[in-house]
Amino acid sequence: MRDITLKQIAETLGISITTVSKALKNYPDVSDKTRKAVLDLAQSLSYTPNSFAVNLRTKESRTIGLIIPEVVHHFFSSVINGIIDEAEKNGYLVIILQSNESLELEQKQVELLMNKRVDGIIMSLSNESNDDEHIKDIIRKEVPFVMFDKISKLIPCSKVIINDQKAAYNAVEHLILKGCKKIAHIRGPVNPQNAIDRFLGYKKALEKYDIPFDSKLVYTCKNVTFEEGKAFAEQIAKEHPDVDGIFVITDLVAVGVLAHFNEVSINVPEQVKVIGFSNWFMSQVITPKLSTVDQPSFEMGVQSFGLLLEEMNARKEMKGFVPRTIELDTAIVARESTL
Amino acid sequence: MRDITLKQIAETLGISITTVSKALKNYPDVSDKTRKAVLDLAQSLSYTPNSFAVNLRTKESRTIGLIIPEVVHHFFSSVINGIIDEAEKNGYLVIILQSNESLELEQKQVELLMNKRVDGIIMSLSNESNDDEHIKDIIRKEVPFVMFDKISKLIPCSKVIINDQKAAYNAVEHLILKGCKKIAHIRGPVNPQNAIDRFLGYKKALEKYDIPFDSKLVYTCKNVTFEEGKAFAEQIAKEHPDVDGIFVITDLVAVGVLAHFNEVSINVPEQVKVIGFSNWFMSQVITPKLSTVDQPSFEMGVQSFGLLLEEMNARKEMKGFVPRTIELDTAIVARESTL
DNA sequence: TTGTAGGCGTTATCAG
DNA sequence: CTGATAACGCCTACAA
Repeated sequence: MRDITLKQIAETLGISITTVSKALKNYPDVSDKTRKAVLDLAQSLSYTPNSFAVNLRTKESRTIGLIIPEVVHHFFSSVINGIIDEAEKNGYLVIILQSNESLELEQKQVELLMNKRVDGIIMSLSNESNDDEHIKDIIRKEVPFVMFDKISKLIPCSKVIINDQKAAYNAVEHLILKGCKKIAHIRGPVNPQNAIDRFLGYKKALEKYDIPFDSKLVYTCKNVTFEEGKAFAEQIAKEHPDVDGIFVITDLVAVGVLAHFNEVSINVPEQVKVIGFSNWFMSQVITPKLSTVDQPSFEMGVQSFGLLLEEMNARKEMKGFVPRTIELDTAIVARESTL
Repeated sequence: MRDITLKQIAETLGISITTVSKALKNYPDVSDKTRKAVLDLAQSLSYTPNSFAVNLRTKESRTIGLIIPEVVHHFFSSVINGIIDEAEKNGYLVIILQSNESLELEQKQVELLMNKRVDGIIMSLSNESNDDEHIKDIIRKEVPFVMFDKISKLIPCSKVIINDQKAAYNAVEHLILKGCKKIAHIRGPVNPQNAIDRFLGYKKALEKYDIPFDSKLVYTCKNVTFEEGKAFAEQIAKEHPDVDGIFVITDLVAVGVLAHFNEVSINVPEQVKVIGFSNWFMSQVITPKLSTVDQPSFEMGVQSFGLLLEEMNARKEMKGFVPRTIELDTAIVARESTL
């Protein structure tokens, strides 16, 4: 059974393609009789417009691209969730690609999406990338573009972020208010803006409460894994047994920290308090329950698509578009690990 | 800067569109000189073919659709991972939709993807669906189609599955060999084939080891959540305090079970042993570490795309295609919860 | 070796 | 109210 086309409907009805097209799109200048005939036939043949042809004609595909570091990750999959949902509501589909934290892959994928002529791109940078050429290329080609979470401050595009610095500040302050005097920080990789900001927040909180900053208490993740958390916890316990608080870049790593302390029977929160970041679902399930910073991931997805839609619509109507940045609120979630 | 087209290249070079097209596609019947000129210009203008036009011409989009119950789920996100990776390697992009376990949404999404004219569809059924019309429609329209994990046995299409019944049998046998005499089962919803199969495996193992089957020991999840796990654990402890083993449909729920037992200080594995299903990353991180059945999720994704590719290629070459089913191996992962 | 012409299916313009 | 005609950008017989 071949696909139904306007032509076929036109021929069976003995009218022109033009008229069929108009009838289907509810143009006013078609007689009711004709319209009805067309609509009925189209219905019974279950006609659907050939989207390839429509794409070519209208120059839009009602499809957007999403590039994230990795799909298997609570935070990112929640964002995906928000984006897909919101996109679907607005008649858009979402192509997802993952950079696996590799700049090279990310570049290729941006190219893929542009060649595919998606209507817009949403992206969270890999740890290796920044305001690189491939990103600038998106701007140059005027493809609607939104960054979230791991962004590049230098790129002029819409962004959805949290105030990482403030959130980190609050997390460390929370440790301090709980009585911690010597606080270590397991930070994210050197490159990503949010790792930098969280580090700055950490520093600022120490400063504020007159705790001397000691760069030896800062441990830098390379891959941001559970295993790294375990390893750093071990290292911290050895190198600085008097550390009584740890602020960890993200929950997954923090859970690694807890796992190590469990293994060697270092009591959390008695001997050392731990706070993570991003409120991973699992954090409330482990023992002890992990205190953390709640990050509205689903909402980030929704807002990201919203901003993209704004830009796509503005461009369609040839209106100017000024990028906007939306900053979402975070909140400390105090649980057992900082009791 | 408008998009570069063949026409523009042809005009600047003062030759015909045809020749440009041929040169770019390395047809033999173009003089080296012309070809070089074209290639150089195309390069310097960074020409890329308009995929909308190519789609229309070739009637394929090099895009596939993927429908899964939910993205935020370790198992599914791992499968996505496998599919995206494999697809990208083969020059395909992946549009992802989630049914949220709703039949109605799923139907809409199948329609969306067909209207979009994706080259193929990969899908794991929602808990509400079966061999419904929207699925049959995919077959009728001869759209290449692969189901994985939650499949419908009645639909003639390629499938990637595990032997749920056998895997469940092994899990329950594991409990029995560890000394359990009274084993409860927290099963999945009534509808999905894999929940049924796992239940059957549970029954078969009991039978094999002469343990009487008691339907009161079977608890049926509705939403398959952490919370349900907690609630059922509580119920089991109350209704059947002598239960000494529980086989749980999936790790997430099993973790809920452990959480409740932790709270009320029922010792796992001393008083009751627990085994889950699917080897969620978190299972090795909680206390006690959860025994489970390892399910090769990433591999399922890879194989699913592989089968889809086979079918897409076969159809393109107008060759017949016989659906295949790939059954992947599972393995018991014994950890602390069944020591 | 190069170019002409027609078509993929839809939409938009403009004339009847 | 209806329809002929021309795009959209690419591909490919077939002709020159």
